[in-house]
Amino acid sequence: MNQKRRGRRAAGEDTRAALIAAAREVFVEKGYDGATVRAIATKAGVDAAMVNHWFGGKEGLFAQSVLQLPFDPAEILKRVLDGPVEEAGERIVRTFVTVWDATGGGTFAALIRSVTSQPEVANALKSFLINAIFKNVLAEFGVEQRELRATLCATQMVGLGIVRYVVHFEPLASVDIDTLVKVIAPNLQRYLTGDLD
Amino acid sequence: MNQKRRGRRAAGEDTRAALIAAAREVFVEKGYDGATVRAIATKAGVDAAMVNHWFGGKEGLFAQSVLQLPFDPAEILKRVLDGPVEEAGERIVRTFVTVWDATGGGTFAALIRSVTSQPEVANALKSFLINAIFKNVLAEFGVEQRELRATLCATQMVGLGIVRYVVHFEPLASVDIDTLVKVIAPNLQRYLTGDLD
DNA sequence: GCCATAGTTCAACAGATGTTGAATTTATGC
DNA sequence: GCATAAATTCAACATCTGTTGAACTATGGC
Repeated sequence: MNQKRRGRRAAGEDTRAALIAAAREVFVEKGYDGATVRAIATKAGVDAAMVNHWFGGKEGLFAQSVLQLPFDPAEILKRVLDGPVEEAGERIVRTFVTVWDATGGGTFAALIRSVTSQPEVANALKSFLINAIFKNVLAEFGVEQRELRATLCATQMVGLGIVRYVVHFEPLASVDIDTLVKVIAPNLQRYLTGDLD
Repeated sequence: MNQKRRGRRAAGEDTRAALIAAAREVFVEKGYDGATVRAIATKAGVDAAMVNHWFGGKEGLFAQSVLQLPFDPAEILKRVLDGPVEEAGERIVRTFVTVWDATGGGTFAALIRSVTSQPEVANALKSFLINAIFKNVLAEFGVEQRELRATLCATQMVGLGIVRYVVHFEPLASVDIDTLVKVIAPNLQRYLTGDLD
């Protein structure tokens, strides 16, 4: 009963967009390997062959859905830089957790779930966290040892993401944002501007 | 030409042990889904059917190889508790990184690579990090908010593991242990005994 | 030395997966 | 309006997956 009529549809049904939306959901939940083209197509309400038609294959769809971040690095950077240096840790934790929480942690979980099988995902994560955010922040603050500090910041934020969104260790997984900022920000602040020796 | 003669082999060839060793390597590198029974069997130099014969299937082999930690939680806990409270952070970072480095990061990477598809791995990680180590340490130190502190410690250590062993962000991925201890231990110490408010 | 048994390989299966080409239907350009 | 092109579904393929049962062979108890 679910069989659809063949041939071109009426205008207005944007199959491409539907696939991207569905792909985001499924990739987030299952990771690259676990997600199947058929599952994505079914969720989008179209045939699996559409993935090849519009994106050239599974990899193309992945690149166009998950790797295209749904938030703007420049916007995040602006938010993080807007305020006194000594409160940058707070702003970073609050900004990231707010953004990540908004998608139920899915955005973050998708990255981690796929980091294993897709090397490009590790690069995307690096481009975003290290290059687009932390290095710029540190350059703005004029501190030394920026490379090391940037990766240290990454350990804290990535670890926070894993514990909160992937493995769900309580109470951290459910604690409210204000508490999270209060307990974690000082540690991040040390990585940003504190004494490392 | 590679075809082996059928039937029972001469004594001394421990197929079971060979499979476990090979499984550890392959699961570490590919994660649970990415690792195939055939690849593991080939690496062990035996037929894929041996996996079912000895372990009842892929899951059984996974449980007997990766989930059987190659280090003893009690031993680690003892090392961590042996010394002044205010240096516990240092001992934790040093102990963990030493153990993880010893396997080239493979032990840790295996857990993370499999955390996505195997819920039991998340539980194993929680049992080990939170229950076996951090909660005991915190109980010994007699601080408050142990559950929250334990998960905070987990964010730092898991994040460190990911950045050093999975995504390999430099310079942190290659920095020596002493430096790592120096820069990270103070943050861990705050999560253990510091003021969270 | 005989023989049941445990260890091993082999061939094959059933299911799933990404992809492809043909068939079919609608939209668009002229 | 008509012809071409675009969009879509469908059926099928080749490949890979974990698993199974049968066939074969060395071991070890007697």
